Amino acid sequence: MTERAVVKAVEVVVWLRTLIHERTLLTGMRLPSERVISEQLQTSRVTTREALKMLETQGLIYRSNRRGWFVTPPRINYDPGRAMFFMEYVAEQGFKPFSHQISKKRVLADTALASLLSIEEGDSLVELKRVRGADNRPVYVETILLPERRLPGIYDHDLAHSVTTVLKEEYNKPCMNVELEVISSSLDKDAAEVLQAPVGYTSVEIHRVSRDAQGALVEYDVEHWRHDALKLKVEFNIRS
Amino acid sequence: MTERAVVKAVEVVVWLRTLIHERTLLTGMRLPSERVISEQLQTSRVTTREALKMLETQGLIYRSNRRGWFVTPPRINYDPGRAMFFMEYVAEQGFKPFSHQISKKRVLADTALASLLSIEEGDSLVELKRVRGADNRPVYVETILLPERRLPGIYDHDLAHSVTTVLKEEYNKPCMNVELEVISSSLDKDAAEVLQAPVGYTSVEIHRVSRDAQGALVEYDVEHWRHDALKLKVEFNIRS
DNA sequence: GCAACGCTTTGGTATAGACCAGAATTCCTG
DNA sequence: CAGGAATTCTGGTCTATACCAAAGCGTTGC
Repeated sequence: MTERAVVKAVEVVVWLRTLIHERTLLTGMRLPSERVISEQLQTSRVTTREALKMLETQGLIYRSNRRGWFVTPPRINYDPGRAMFFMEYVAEQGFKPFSHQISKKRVLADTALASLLSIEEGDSLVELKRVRGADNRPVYVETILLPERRLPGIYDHDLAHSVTTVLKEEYNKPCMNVELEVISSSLDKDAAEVLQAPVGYTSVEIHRVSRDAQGALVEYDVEHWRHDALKLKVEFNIRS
Repeated sequence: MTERAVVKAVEVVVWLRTLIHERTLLTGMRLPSERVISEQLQTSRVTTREALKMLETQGLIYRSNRRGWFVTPPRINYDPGRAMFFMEYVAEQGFKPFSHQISKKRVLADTALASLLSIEEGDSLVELKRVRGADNRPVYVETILLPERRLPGIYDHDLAHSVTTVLKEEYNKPCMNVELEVISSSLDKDAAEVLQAPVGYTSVEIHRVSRDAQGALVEYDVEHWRHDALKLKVEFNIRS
């Protein structure tokens, strides 16, 4: 045995994981407090916290600021290729979805944004921010940018519910083509606050560029998801 | 000011991030040791480590077992929709790619696997494991399953380089349709070892089901990526 | 020239203790 | 009994210290 017989933090991980798997701890339930776990398994609080953070990375548990650690609910299946709305597909999966608009304003495209979206520098964009979640738990924040020149009067439409619907029905511009970019990242202060997560919390960042049938950009969207709340599904045909 | 003026760990984060952004620390370079940083910023090693872990979550730095912390190289763009091979598209991005086969064997489909892949229980599958990376840094491990019944003699082909090519040229079964499932997760012991990362390291898990033009499954693939090495890109048309 | 050994440095793991901020609860008072 | 105040409980941050295992390096001896 060159290795230490056990790593204490892993011992704690295994203990808690067992409790969850054998359903002694159910989805949404609070775990025993850090101090109680430490005492129970004869370890220090630092070690216990390390174990909890491992389980958090695995997505098995999450914390709510100064309230405790909880068993993570199932992930939301998200398929950006389906022409459906958040409220619909989340409800379809048995959750109670919600969606709140945080802000709506005009911004001007700077150089970087202009080239990214292939529009003119200085063009006006409608910026929409919102949070969405399920069962009272916020799961992602998103910022949507809409080029006003291509979508005249878009600012005055009700965009709180479904931007896609407005684009399709009011502008006759259904989004036909989507470019996704997905990376694993971490929440900055603002996003963390909205998602009630700690700063630096692991996140999945999704950038989405949507184009109409003519190939013109009609929507640019950046989403920051809690990493443990998302199962991304995509289906497509190979371009050869 | 109800809040503490500064969080020490964040102070360390900012200090290091600045060094990286102003290119005092370049891609691939080793950071000062934890003890040196602690002394320099008048903080404890525990706090310094917390800061380092935050930067790791952000994907800015990574550690190599007991050797130190290093500045993360750029992410690899991975587009599963392009009919290209790892070696090609990685080289195209200016990296030196490598690919090593870990194992190749036959396995029998259990109930779960059979229903997942829509094949018969007990059917024989060829299981291929390999690691791939760039510039001497392993970035993902994958396990490929190939149904032998649909691909007679597949076991005896050279699969070390490109499974896609073999499927296309030897079996006349180019993969036409792909179903992706992406979640953020963490590395188990085996994967961590191969990727030279700590157990529990944040990872991106990609499941890929590929079908031929007739809709028959020809390849099932599970990939575990270092979270900081991947930028996933997908392009597709909306199914309405 | 190089292999073997041993010291130094690095991160990895763990402990004990302290204080803070905010959430939840209890208790007390009008 | 309602509303506000005090208390308790929870995680959040930080310090100081200790020992271990492996990587890296330098020295020594052939």
